[in-house]
Amino acid sequence: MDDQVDHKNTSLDEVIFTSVADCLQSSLVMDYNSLEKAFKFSPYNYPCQPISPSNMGQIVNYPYLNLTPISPMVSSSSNEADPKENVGDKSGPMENHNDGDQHGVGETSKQLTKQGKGKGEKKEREARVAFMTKSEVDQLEDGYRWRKYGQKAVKNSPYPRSYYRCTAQKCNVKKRVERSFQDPSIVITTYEGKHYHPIPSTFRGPMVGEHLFGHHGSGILHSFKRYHQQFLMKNQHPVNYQSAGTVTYQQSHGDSSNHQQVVDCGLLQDIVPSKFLKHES
DNA sequence: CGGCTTTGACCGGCGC
DNA sequence: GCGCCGGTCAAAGCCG
Repeated sequence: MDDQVDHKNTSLDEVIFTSVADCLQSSLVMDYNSLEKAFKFSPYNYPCQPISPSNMGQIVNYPYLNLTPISPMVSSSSNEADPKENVGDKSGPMENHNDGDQHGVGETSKQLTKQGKGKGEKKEREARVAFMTKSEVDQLEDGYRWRKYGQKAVKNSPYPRSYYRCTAQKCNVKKRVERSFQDPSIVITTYEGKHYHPIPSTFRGPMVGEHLFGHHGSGILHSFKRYHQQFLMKNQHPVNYQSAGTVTYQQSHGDSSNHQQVVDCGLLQDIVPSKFLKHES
């Protein structure tokens, strides 16, 4: 576990890109070079369809997560795969940001969806980032507060998938949590969207970092939080969400046995190319 | 009482 | 058109 954070060292400039967590903090649109530099891998090396620089898209910021990448994945979501779909006619990438929680006052998502659909628009989907985490608990603490709004049974899996939304006002970030049926010790968390607000001040442990990285926890996490909040102050500008991809990371904490072993037919099925999954069976 | 979870219903997308 | 499936809603219930 400790080795994970070892990339974060050296200069301040590098802090931004010395770990996945740092990258996640960044609201910059990542490109291949950044990612490769940050994660010390080339997306092209993976036996799956690489994410293009244009669809790498926006990554959410989770300063408490400390992760190593498995592979960047292209989401199978149709609308995010087609940049044309996202351009234009809606109020733009910051629509959610401006609208309040997720919709304007007096409008339900259903209503909005219907409006959009009436004009042949597709609902935009935000950038997604999936994490695989070895944990006994489903709800990993990432510094934000989440409200559960749904749960669905996952096909071919005894474990349900839970849907959470960030409880902060004007925050449209969602996450899905499910457990891998092949390895129940693995929790797969998929984040969608980006927080435009500070981490809740009421935040309290145990945090995912502490849970997973033991003694490494507090100091790093504290600095993460500080950095994160400073970052947020500086980055209130609109961010382009168009053509987002999904990136998958795995939390690693000294247990290399589960490295790249986790395959899930629920959530991951949605984002992991079948070719990539096959070599496991 | 407010915030949260649970859970069945509903909706839209998609494949056939 | 139909059925399946993923995602979301919202009422009811729970809990501190």
